[in-house]
Amino acid sequence: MATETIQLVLPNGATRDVPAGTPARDVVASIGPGLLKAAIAVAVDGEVQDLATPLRKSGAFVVLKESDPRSLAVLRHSGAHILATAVRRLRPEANIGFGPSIDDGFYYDFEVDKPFTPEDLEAFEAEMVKVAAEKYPFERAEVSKAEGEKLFVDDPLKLERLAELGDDEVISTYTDGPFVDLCRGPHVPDTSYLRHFKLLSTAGAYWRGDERRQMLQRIYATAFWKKDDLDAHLHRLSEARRRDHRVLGKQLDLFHFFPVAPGAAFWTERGTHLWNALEGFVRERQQDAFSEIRTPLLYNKTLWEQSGHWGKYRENMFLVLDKESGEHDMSLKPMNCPSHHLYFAAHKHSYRELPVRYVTFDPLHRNELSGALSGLTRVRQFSQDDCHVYLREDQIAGEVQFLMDFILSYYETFGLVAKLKFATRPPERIGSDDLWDRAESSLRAALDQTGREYELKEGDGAFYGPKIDFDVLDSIGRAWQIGTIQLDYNAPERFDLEYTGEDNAAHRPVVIHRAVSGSFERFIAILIEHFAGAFPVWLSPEQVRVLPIADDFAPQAREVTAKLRAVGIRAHLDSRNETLNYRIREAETMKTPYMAVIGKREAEAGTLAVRERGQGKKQDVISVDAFIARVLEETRTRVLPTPGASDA
RNA sequence: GCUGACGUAGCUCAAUUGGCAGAGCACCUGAUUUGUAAUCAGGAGGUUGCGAGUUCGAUUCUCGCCGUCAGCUCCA
Repeated sequence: MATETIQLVLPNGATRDVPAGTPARDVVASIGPGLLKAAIAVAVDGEVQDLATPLRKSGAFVVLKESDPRSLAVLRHSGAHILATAVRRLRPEANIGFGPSIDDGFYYDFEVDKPFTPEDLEAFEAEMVKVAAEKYPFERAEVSKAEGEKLFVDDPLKLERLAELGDDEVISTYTDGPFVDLCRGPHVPDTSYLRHFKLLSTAGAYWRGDERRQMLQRIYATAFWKKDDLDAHLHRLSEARRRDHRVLGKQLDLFHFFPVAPGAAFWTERGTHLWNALEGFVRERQQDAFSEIRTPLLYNKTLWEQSGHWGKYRENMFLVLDKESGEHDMSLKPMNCPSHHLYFAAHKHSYRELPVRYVTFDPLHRNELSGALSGLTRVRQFSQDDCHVYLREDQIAGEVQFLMDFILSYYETFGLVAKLKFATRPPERIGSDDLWDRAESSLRAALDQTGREYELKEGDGAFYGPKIDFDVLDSIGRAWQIGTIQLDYNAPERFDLEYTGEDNAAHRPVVIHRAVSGSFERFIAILIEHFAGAFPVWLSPEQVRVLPIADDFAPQAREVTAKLRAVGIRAHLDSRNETLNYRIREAETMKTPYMAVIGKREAEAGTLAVRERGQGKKQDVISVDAFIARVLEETRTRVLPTPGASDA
């Protein structure tokens, strides 16, 4: 058999012609022995493979060192194998599933009779250190299907995977010491590359992600090249725990849950102030170009049949028994779209008035799986700043631009930075391919016109249309999907929506679904964690706490409090029989932005000794009027907290 | 819904092998009148999530239910 020659183009433009099937390691070695030492893997035309894998294609050849972010995924995948190696040593009966690298680390799934305990995890981690020290090379072998079946005869999960592979596919196995895995790779050269890692948690996970299949035990872990990076990552995790909105929500007395209403929050007085400030901000932003309406919460199923939700979504809806029909044919609305469509269709619309934008803050109910509920981020009752835009097809680009500017400047107010994603038609959807073609191309064109970067998510769209999603990064770099712009050609058909055109004929409008905060509940959760509870003045449940030093100054303090409240400042008087230190401490603990202290000096001069949250003893003695002006101005301009205020 | 862990006073947590359920903070009362992150003393507060079972005896062991958490699935 004549060996084919392939050509590799190095980054400096030089080329290497080698026989197809040459292991990458040989090519790297030919470039330089030092490079071979530093090499983790290589990329051929961007496709990462390891040093043991034969080269089969020509293309741009890049050697990946630790410094290349792609090499980290290779390390982590090898980490998964090392984990499996350790688990198999201590629990030989464990069947192995999959062990990929993921965003922040890696995991491996095992099928075992008895689930792992935290003690098991410690033992596995210690064993992994040994496996790493034993420095087993990751040996790659390519096998036939029959050989593979023999090799994994005791691993039913691997056999299942093997059976799915096509006859012409390269089937490879990787062996590190005692452990063999069916695996495409790539891997680091040997187990000693894994040095800074940590097993994090264990949880159940369905085999192949299918809830009808058996539950496996998944071990989550992470690994880094450098100890500093691992420490930083672990620190980030503990920081996230410190900022957990569920913890802060309790500490700051913002909301709570009762077992009798799972997934539906009770908002305290303080939490309600926060909510109202946020909702007021959205209202203010939308007062010109949007029309706020209120619609019913409960609807007959015929509406959901018309919208298409009855078929696909019924399981997630709270159905209500209708006394007269004796059927559960009423439902709490899980979204506002159909009510807006209904409302639009109730009137004649001219092409001149488009786009019209309806917004509604009504509470929505979705019957989420009990196991999916989590704090304010996954609830059963929530409110969206939900908007539906009805417009002509020729207005799409302009509208998308308008909405994007709206959304992005909204996030800016909170110091949040958004990443954009463009999601196309999902496998399960309604509407013809023709409609989808038009929807996707017009939304994409509008998105391209804005010149912003975005990530393409194929198949991730809503069932009625493609969408642009906005992922917001919080202050410790976690991404949350909240805002969305969804283009919908289907609803106008289903609801027979029309406007009268210039030609006096009826035309079909297009619908855009838009949310900015996602849901207020989730957005508030993000804000709590983003600010670590130290909200900007305009959002703070309590903006000022007025503290008389002793009883003698309580009358003046009461007067000042009344004056502050009269101009709409959320101020509270704390004249309790406690030391000033005690009351200051409590105000700080509650992350109150301002403490206004009144003693003899201030009472006589008509001033306040103003203490700012997180700024310690530093005080600012100013007149009451000047203080009021300052708080009002900061509220009006929505000043963000000074950095460090949330570190307290 | 599934797998696992957990559920003790308003909150955060204790309570050997099954043997009278404790602390700090918060709360109430009194003293103290406080100058920028916890004044002192006293008091009250729990059918140990709910319901069964085993046992002379259950916070502790078993089962069921409810809820919470880590994930899976799903998703605003």
